[in-house]
This record gives sequence, structure tokens and C-alpha cells, in this order.
Amino acid sequence: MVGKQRSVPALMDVARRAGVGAATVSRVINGGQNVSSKTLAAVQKAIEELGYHPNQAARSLKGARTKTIGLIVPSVADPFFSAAAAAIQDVARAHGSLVLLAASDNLPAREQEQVLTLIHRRIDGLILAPSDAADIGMFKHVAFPVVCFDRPFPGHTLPTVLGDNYGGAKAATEHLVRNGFKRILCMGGDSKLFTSQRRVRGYRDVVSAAGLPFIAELNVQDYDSAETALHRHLTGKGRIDAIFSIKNAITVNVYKILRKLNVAIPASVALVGYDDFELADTLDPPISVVRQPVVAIATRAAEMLFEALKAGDEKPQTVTLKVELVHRSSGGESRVAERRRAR
Amino acid sequence: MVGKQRSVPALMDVARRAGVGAATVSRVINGGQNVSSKTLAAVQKAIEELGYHPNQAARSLKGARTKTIGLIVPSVADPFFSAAAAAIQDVARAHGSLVLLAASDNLPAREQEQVLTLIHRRIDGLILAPSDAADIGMFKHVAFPVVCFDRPFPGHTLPTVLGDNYGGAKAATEHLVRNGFKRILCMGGDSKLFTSQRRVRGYRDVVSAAGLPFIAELNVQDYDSAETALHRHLTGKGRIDAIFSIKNAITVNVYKILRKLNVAIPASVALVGYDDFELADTLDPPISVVRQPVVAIATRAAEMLFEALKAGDEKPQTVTLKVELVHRSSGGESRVAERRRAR
DNA sequence: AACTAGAATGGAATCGGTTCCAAAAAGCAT
DNA sequence: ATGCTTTTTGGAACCGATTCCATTCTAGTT
Repeated sequence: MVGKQRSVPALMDVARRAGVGAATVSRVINGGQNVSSKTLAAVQKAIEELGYHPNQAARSLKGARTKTIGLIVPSVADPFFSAAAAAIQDVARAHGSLVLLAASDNLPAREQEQVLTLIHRRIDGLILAPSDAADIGMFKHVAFPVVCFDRPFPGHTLPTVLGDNYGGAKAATEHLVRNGFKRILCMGGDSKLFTSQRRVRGYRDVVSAAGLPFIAELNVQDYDSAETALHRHLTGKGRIDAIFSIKNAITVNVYKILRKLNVAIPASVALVGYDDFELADTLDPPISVVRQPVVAIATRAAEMLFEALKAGDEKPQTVTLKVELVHRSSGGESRVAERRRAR
Repeated sequence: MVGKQRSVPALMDVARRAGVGAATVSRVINGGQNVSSKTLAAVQKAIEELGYHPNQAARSLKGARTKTIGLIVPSVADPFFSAAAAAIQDVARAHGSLVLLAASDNLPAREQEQVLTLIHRRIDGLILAPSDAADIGMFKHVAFPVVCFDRPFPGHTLPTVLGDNYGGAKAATEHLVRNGFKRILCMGGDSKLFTSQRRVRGYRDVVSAAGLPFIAELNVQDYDSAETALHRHLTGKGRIDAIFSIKNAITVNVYKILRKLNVAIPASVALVGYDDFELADTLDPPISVVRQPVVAIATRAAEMLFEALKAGDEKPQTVTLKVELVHRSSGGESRVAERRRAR
């Protein structure tokens, strides 16, 4: 305890000091409608002198807003979600709200538990990146708006903000095709995850339209399994010449493995990743990636939530934000120039 | 709104359904002391059937715990602090509490505002990484435990968990000295920041004990200023042969700049950074760093908070956790072997 | 000056729990 | 069976706001 245990002043203390009724103080706090300027001044003075601030618990008890929103993300430590959390926190602050943070670890049971906990806190609204097994049943007692981001709620149309996974994957794959690569491996991700599915579909549509083989190693999560998978695809006659990694963690591992195996990037095998990362431009070669507008996605989701809060209802729109293909050089960008020169 | 606006069951509903008084239900909820096993079962059944969960707002109104702790960090997006937030969130969850997240952006005014906001939420306790200008005055109405981490509260002895900044800097510098470097530049950081000061002091004590020059470029924050500073120290006769970067962001920038200038690491200039980062082992050469036990620091801070909560008081101890020097190769690790071979 | 619409104000109920206290029930020894 | 202690139990006050409603005051109209 830092300071003395001094009881915090209550509304009634302010009322007494200002010589008015409790109802009047309440009116002053909430915008001061129908209060004479004289009384207003007196009450404000009392509030100031006492250092009074309304007790949120008491307010929310009476059905008013708790000025608190919930945020459930798979992992707080993940750069994508921590950036999102930061952006959401900013929007919330601008609206005078606080963020109650919870992590689901992509576990449906944990997710449900966290949702329930937040419901009991009487949050004003909820922003979440739902797991693929999220159950709408957990919202049965819910009377507040819910906005999803990064992933939609499986089987339901809640307001949602997404990155254009399909478009991003398509752009990345097209880029590789355009640069002359013929055997493109799509790897990483979790086939149960919405984002992964969309990205694989984008990749698939492009290779099949170009008459190229569909080569995939999905559900590759760690370094070792990535190494095993890569070994297989780098030897023999079915040798790949490019990799589209649909998940950040895998992109980095693929890079490490290729370097370790002395495979030249992109001369021997090109690489394009999904999701930008801190040092992508510092590696050798710099890694080309699909960059998602994390902050825009999160900010938009938060804004949609507060709009719904103000309007009192929500329209279950799905907003898809454009992603950007960042050309560095791991995607064989120089090949185009080379070919042009060779002609 | 996902579900129907159905009023959530209240304690009284449970009482009526179980045919008991409100007080009895309350007892059952809070551990069931002095309740006959028959009544206990009946009440639990009613709770189950109604899907009842106590309203936290009402509970905290009566002075009970809010089961909520506050966390204030300079930046939510910073990997160090997002890892800390994740760890703290885990501990809180284990104690049935939630985390109210706030960012100070290292702005004392913002920090004060957030503390105040959290106080009005009647949080049970607060964990914060205080800014260098944090003002104890903002705690004047506070009656809950406060624990600091990463940095101490300036001028006050609150319970605090720190990384051993001095020791880490000393180890890093000694390592460079031992490897034969003679002109070691200490750069980066913010001279107002506690962590930076300690690290500079560790560096200083080692170089002065070794009879080496104290060369520092503090308050270098971005790429451009780092480049300007490096230019100065890489030319002329006062040329440096090693760099101890005391801040993560600067380590990366220094690496980029050295690569751009074609300065060989560590042959021409060695580099040791403070704070490990995702791709430190993947860069060429892998970067040697002082690694702080982020998770341990944050977890310990959270545990101290909950201990204080249970005990009802807090002992203002300062815990300093050991840091680890991770030898990769940018610190001239091979030189030792080389010298041995040359002999 | 009389009268009324409208603004300003305070009393009291209410939200959903916790807790004090007194009453009722149960347990136990005699 | 009786008296006494110990458990159980429910009534009611309370926490700190909001809000309905009745009342008082002010100002405008004729």
C-alpha cells in the first residue's frame, strides 16, 4: 500500500459539501443537463476539492456502461496480436474505456471460459479473434456487441474485420509465377485455421490456373518438421524452386533451414512469406512478404465496436482490408530484370 | 448483440429457486462455511440450473475484491512488455483475476492519468513499469498493493523486480575486453531511463578498471542518429573496435549500418547487444546479447502482488534477477580460440 | 397580478451482492 | 425430557451510484 488507507469520497460527500441533493450531483457528473449554472459551479468546486471520482462499480450496478471492453486474443506475446492490442487500447482510451485483456491460447475451452468471465464483468463490448472451434452458444446470455477480427466467427455473421488472406496469397503466388518459378511449395499454417485455409486457397487457385503443380506441406509448425519437409522437397526430381510460407514463424524457420543447407535464395529457391516481421528487410537476402495492416485491422474493429455501442445495435458487416505485397528480394524480384536484360 | 437480451439471473433468483435466503446463497458462493450439506446441495443445484454467476460490480461495491489487477507498461507493442503482459496475465488467471491493460507511452502525464483511471476502477492491485518521472503523489488515495518491474519507482522503495542491468552490462563489457577489444563504444538508450543508467555504469566500471577509454553515444534512438554517430567513431585515429549496444532497437540498427558500410563483424568491429531478440541467432553473424529473463521478471512481479494481496500488506523488497550473456559470434567469441591457436 | 409551462431540485427506490445480528434449529450432556 | 451450547438460517442494512417522480422555483404570458 503506497498511501494511507483513506476512504475515497463518495457522491454523497460531494452532495453534502455542495449543499445539494445526490441526484443533482449525479446530473452534474453526467453532462449537467437541467442544472443551474450556479449549482453546477458549486458542485464542480466540491468535486474538485474532494478529488472525487465516480465509483465505476456502483455505476455499472445500476445498468450503466462499465466503460470497459474485453479483448480476447490467441496469444498476447504474438507480435501480430500485441500490435493489435496496442491499437485497440488506443481507440478504447480515446473513448474513455479500458481494455480487459484475456488470452485464449487458441484453446476453445479457454476461450469459452474467458468469454464467460468477461460476461460476468458486464463489459460493454467484446473484441475477439475467435478460434476455429468457437461456439456461439457461449454468447447466449450476451447483451453487448461483439466484433471479430483477423478471423470470422465460424458459422456466424458477426461484425468482422479481416485481412484479405485470399488476395494476399494470390498476389504472393502470382508474383512467384510471374518471376518464372514453376514448382512452388506452399507450407506452414494450420489447416483448421481460417486464415490458413484462405491463404492456401489463394495459392491453389493461382498455381492451378497457371498449370503448375499444387505442392503443399500444411500443418508444419516447428523447425524440425519444417526441416524434414524441406529435405523431401529439395531432393529428387520433384525439386521445388520456390516457397510460399503462409505463416510468420515458418517463414523464419524456412530461411534458417535454407541458409543452413546452403541453398541460395532466391537463385536456387525463392521465398515469399505471409506477415511482415521486424527484421525481414535485414536478413540476407531481404525477405519479400505479404504485409497485413495490423493496426488498421485492429483499429477498425475497435471503431466498429464503439459505433455499435453508440448506435445501440450492430450491423453484421464484414470488412476486408487490403494487404500489401512487399517486394524485397527473396521472391526472385531481380529475375524479371535479368530476363529483360538477357533478351 | 449476439443473443437475446435476457436478464442475467441474480442472487435473489437463486435464493428463491432453492427456497433459501439471500444470505445463505452468498455463503455458498463464498466457500460454503456454516451451511448444512443439504442446503449446500440445493443451492448449488439452483446455481447450476440458472447458470448463475455473481455480478462482480455488485461484489466490489460492498468493498470486496474486484478480482482485477491493473498493468501499466510503456508500450504494449514492445516485445519485452508484451511478453511480460502475457506472463502476468497467466499468473492473474491462475488467481482468478483479470488484467486491465494500460499503456503509458513513457509519458508521465499519461501514466498518471492511467493510474487514476485504474484507481477509480477499484482494482485490487497494480503492476507497473514506472517512467523515470513517475510521481508518487498519484498514489495518495491508493489502498492497494503496487509492484514495479523492469524499473524501480524513482525515489521510493516499492516492491520491485528488476533484471540485473549493472551485472549484465558488466558481463557484456568484460566479455569484449577479454576477447581483446580495446576501444569499446557504448551506445543507445535514454540517459534518463533507469535501465540505461545502470547499463552505462556497468560498462563504465569495466572499461575504467581495464584502463580502456570510456566512449559513449547515449540518447541515440533512431537509425539516422546511430549512423551519424557510428560514422564519427569509425573514421580517424580514434577508431572503435567494438560496440556495446544497451538497447534492443539500437542493436538492430547498428547491425544494419555495419552491414551497409561493409564493416566486418566481429573482425573489424565486434557487437554485443542488450536484450535478446527473435532473429538474433539468424543474422550473419549471429548477435551475442545479454538476455533478460522477461517471463521470470514479470511472473515474479505478479506473484509478489498476489502474495501482498493475500497477506494484506507488502514488504518493499527489491528482487534482482540474473541475466544471461548469450555467446553467439558477433562479440568476437572466436578470437579467444584464435589467439590460443596462434600461440 | 394571476396563472402556467418549464426548469431545477431532492427524496427515495433500485441495482446485486455482503455482512451483521438475532432467531431458529440441531446437538449434546445431564 | 430439560437446559445449554453450537450450527444454520434469513431479515435487513449497506455499498455508491442512477433515475423516476413529486415538488419547488423561475420565467413568460395575458
